[in-house]
Amino acid sequence: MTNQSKMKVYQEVLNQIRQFIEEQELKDGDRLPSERELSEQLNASRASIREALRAIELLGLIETRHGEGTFLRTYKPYHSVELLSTFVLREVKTKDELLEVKFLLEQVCLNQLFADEQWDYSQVKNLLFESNDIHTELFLRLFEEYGNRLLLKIWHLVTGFVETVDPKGASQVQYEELLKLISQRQYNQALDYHASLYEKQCS
Amino acid sequence: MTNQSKMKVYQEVLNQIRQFIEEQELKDGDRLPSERELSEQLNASRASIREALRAIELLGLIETRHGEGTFLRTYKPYHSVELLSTFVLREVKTKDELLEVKFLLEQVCLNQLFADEQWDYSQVKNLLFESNDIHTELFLRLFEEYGNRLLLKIWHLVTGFVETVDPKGASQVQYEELLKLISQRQYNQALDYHASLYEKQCS
DNA sequence: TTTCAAAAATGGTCTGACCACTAATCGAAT
DNA sequence: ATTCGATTAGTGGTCAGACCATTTTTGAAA
Repeated sequence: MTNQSKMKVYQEVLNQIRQFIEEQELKDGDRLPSERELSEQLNASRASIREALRAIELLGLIETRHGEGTFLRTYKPYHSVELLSTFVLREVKTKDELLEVKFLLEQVCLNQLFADEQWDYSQVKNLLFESNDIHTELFLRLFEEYGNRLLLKIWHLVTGFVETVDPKGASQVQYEELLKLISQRQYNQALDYHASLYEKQCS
Repeated sequence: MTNQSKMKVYQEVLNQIRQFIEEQELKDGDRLPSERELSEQLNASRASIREALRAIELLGLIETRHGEGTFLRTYKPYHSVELLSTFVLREVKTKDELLEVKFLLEQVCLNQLFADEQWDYSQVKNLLFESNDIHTELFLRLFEEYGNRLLLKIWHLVTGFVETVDPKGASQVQYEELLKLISQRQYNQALDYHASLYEKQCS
């Protein structure tokens, strides 16, 4: 109705829901209107409402609890990994782009942190290294350190998709090395080392 | 039925569809069974089938054509990136963060182009400067030049949001200056100049 | 053989019903 | 008045069937 009438109802519903969330300033954990309410307010059948909700549920943006309702949820890209990977693995074309963007974002993060003279690396130093995915854990910390939440979310998003395509684990030793370079303020070496972790992907 | 009976039907359907694709070795462009066929074969209602299909359609894994059918499709993460961003940005829409990310992405683009010795800046030189938004036009061209479509998409999205928050127009002269620096391969000056365009935003 | 209208197949959408689960309500026993 | 329990209302989960819009196939007429 609003834009192209060619757009499917469930896509319109998605936009309306997004708009609703913005207007009401809903946050993680808040409850959305019930499917029946949405159906009435958005002038669409409950089936269409559900198609939209199921879609963003699969993306991990909402959480539905039987008998309770539908709730906003902190975005967790790991949600539908198994499913996605089997679909996606046969197409490697975009894998390189994903990896490259992830790499570039991380380089940006490192560069910005290094450029800050007053940056206290000691907090990062105390990072626990007992996680399964050290790389993600470390850069999650570094992005938080930098403080730009949008940049962090974008990186997190891309990382989620990368894991879908490229489920590799990095060795712990490598990141202890990276962390050592950072703590010694050998920034150029740190950047190069970080880059080297990505270079062997080209096979 | 198969695993946890707690799992929703549409998720079971997703697994079955994935399995079907593997068994039949379907490739991009191949057609899936019709919704009614799937409904019969998988012993689920057409509504549940559709919920599953809509979900993976939003993920960009399939494409539906009215009257024709449902087809496998080359996976492109950009689809969901677009939708996700609008959700992800809901809490983050601080003007400063938006501007900073936009700036950083552009710096990345410039850096990567400059690092490429064989880059031919002459094509960019021929850019028409009759658009209303010179900045967007120029960097759209530069990002395309670099070739990473995902990076371009992310930048484009961020730029779109920035414009809704900060509807400024840049003067034409400034970008002729920037372009001049690029064409003269004075890359460091170009980066600094680009940065200076953002610095006066801190009011 | 070619052409084109009818029929079949397919996705898009809606309605209404029923079940399962949860939380709120209300009344009875304490 | 308080507590506890069953009832009830609200919500998501699922299904069956209908109708429309678009595309493809079919088959008869030229």
